Amino acid sequence: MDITVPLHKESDRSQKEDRVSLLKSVWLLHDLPESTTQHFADKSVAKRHEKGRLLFMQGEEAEWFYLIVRGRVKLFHETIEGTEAVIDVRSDGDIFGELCIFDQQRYSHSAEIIETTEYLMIPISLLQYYMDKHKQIAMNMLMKMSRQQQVQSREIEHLNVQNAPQRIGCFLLRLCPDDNLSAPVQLNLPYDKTLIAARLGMKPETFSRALLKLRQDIGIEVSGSIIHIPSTASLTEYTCNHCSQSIKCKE
Amino acid sequence: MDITVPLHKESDRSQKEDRVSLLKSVWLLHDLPESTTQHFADKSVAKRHEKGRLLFMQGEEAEWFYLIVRGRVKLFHETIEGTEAVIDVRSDGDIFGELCIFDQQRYSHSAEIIETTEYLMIPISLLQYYMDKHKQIAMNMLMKMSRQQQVQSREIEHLNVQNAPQRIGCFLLRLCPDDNLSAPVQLNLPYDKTLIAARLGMKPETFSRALLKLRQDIGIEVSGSIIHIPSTASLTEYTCNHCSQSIKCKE
DNA sequence: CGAGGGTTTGAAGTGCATCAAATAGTGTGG
DNA sequence: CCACACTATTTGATGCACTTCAAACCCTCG
Repeated sequence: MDITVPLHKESDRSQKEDRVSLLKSVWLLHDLPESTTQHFADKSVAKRHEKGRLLFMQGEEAEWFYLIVRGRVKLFHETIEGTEAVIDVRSDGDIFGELCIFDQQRYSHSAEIIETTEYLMIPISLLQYYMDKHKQIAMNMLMKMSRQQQVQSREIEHLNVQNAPQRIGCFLLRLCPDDNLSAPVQLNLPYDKTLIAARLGMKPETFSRALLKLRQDIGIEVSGSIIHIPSTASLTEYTCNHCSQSIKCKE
Repeated sequence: MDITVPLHKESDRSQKEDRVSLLKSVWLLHDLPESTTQHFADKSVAKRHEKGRLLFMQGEEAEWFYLIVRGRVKLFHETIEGTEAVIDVRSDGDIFGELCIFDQQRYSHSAEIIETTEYLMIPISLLQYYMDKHKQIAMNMLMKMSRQQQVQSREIEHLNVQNAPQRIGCFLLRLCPDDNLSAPVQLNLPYDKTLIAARLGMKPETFSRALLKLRQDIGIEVSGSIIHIPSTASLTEYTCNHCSQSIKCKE
């Protein structure tokens, strides 16, 4: 199943061009010279794998970091007894594994593909090389990490002050498009309910029951992975009132 | 009560020298030229305040960041309804408020003194000026923030997988000196039990009862703020077994 | 069609929060 | 140095939220 995407002669150039433009759009490489992005594209390796593939494990020595072209990857910790804590789920255009450069070149978490995913593997060494060279990379990382820190501290707060239905409500609101605050919204859960539950720090059973409560309390409709929210305003009121992020929990 | 520490002529020079050496020891200014540290010392303002003093509030426009010379400061969010979530408690040698430079120059949390504290106020503008000039500052921040990120994600995990007595146990273990893993340890709680409870995401009552449970289960002894741990090894086993941080939760 | 994973439902238990009240501890002014 | 006021901490009783264990259901896919 290990498919290194083949570069046929005819498509070689265009594929490489795609890769460059994709890399240019990633926050990490924002505002870098064309030649640098080009270099990243040249040294990166494209792959594709199915659900279940483990990309790396916590503690493992790190040689690559990853960019998702299309698909989804779960980042998680696991305890000795097998319970796992889901840190985040990443998707198209996201990178992960890059933080190991600050942690003795070891991954601080594990990463597993949860749906068929095309991705690029990029050498850590290249990142280190250019981090010395262009201050911009360090700046990009700082911006991202400080935002990330806000998000994490919001998550800690939510675990403390919100109950299960509220956490789900907040999760749904973050999936909604920002425009049109009062209109009804129809949306698709991006992945397994079980996984969402884990991501929100609750059991699948609790998730199911909490969703039921949201149906009763504010009239959302659920059919499989499709959710219909009659009024985001009332959901916001239900969910966000106990939260210190006075405005919105949007990232 | 607003005491700007006076610089008498005789002590002026030596106070300023102290300030420079203190600033040099702070992670943010590590490995910077003497002249830069000197500049920070010159532009900073020393103050001292009692418990209860609010240094700044979430959302406020930020002009300074802070270095604690001696004392303790609580960083927290608060919701509309008045409940507060304690993000961290900082003490001697720690800085805080510096992250606002990545957040439109606004503080993302509030800060309140919880015991008489001497501190320096340092202009944000100076930090910005030197951040452009010395890449080292950005690097120092990156190192710190990546470690911080680990700590936060550990906290999220703990809220999910540990119960109250275990969270307290972990907190106590992080207070223990690293050496001499099997010897009994005597230690002092660094601040209010109520505040520790808030920091660990539980109510004071729960904290009290959880401490009682630790007394029964592993024989720690509690007398006021003094804790005696007969065996850190057994506390570690009690506390850390469900946790993914295979080694220790030390920062 | 049957297997297997994801999801829901039910019944029972556990842990923490809440409310209320007692107790210990600390700092104050007399 | 003592009595008072105020805060921190403990204790008890009760309720709710989430988990756990068990079983049914549902859906997809070979």
